[in-house]
Amino acid sequence: MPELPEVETIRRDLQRVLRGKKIARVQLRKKKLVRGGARAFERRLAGQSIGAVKRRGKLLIFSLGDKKQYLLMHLKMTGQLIYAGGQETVAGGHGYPSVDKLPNKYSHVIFHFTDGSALYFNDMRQFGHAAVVDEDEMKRIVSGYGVEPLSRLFTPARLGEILRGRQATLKSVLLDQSKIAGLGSIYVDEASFLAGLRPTQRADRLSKKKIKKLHGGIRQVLQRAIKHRGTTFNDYVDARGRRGGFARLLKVYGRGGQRCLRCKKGIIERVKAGGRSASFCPNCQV
DNA sequence: TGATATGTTATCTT
DNA sequence: CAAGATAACATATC
Repeated sequence: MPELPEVETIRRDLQRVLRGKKIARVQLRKKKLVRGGARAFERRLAGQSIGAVKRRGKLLIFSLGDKKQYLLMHLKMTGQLIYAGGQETVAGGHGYPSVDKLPNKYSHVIFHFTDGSALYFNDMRQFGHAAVVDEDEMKRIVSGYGVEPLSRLFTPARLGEILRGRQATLKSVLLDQSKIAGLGSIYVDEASFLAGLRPTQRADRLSKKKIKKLHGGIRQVLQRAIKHRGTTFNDYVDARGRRGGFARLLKVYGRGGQRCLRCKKGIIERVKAGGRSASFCPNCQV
C-alpha cells in the first residue's frame, strides 16, 4: 500500500483537481468500505464541496464545505484513489487492469461531482475505509498519530526518545504509527539501509551517532520518494492512475538475493522482523 | 498447494 | 497494566 510519500503524492494531485468541486452523488457499491453507516455517509456528502486536502500519516483528510465535517480515507494495502473527468484522462494500457477502465470490479466507492468528473476509490483487498466525521472526531483520530517525520518536530532527539527503552526490533518500532506517522515496510528498510543499521536489531541499542544517521535516512528517503511520486511495487498508482518512479531507486526492499548496490559484496538478506519481512545487506548494515 | 504481499488493529502471550 | 508478538481482514500472484 501507499506509505507517506505515495499518500502525499495523491494528496497534492487531488487537492489540485478537487478543490471547489461539488459532490453531486456518492455511489456506494460496497458498503463495508464505509464506516459509520452507509446512509449517513451519503447524506453527509451530498451537495458538499471539497476544500483543502490534508494528510496525517497515511490518512487523507478532505475538508468539506460544511465546516466541522471531514471526509477521511485510508487506503491500507491496495487502495487507490483515481480522479477521472474533464480534461484528465485516466491512464490505461500500462498493464494495470485496475485503472484501464473505470469503474472496475474494485471500484467500491465513487464520488460523482457536479461537473461530470468523478473520484474512484478502488481497493482489491477491501482493507481501506472512508468515513465522514465531525471536527472533534477528526481531531481525536489525528491525535492518535505520532510525529510527522518531515515536520520540524521530528528531530534526532525526538527519535531517540521514541527508541529509548524499546526491546522490540527497530523495524517494529519505526512501523508504529502512534510513534512516527507514515512509515511503512519499504521506507523503514530503505532508511535503515541508509543508516547502516539492521532493521532486525533491538531499537534501544543505537548510539547517538546512529540515531542521528537514522533520523537523516528517514527524512532523506521520504523526501526523495516524494520527489519521484512514490514507489509502485504492485498496486500503487497516483491520482491520475500512474505509477511512482521510486521503485528503481530502492536499495534493499524487494532485492532479496541480489548483490548490494553499495558495497557490491553483500547479498541482500530477507528475514522476518516485527511480523513483516525485512531486507538488508548483511555486509553494510551492522 | 502454500507462501507472500506496500497496513492496521484486535487479541493473545509474556 | 504494559510491551511485544501474532492473527485476522480479502484477494491476487508466484
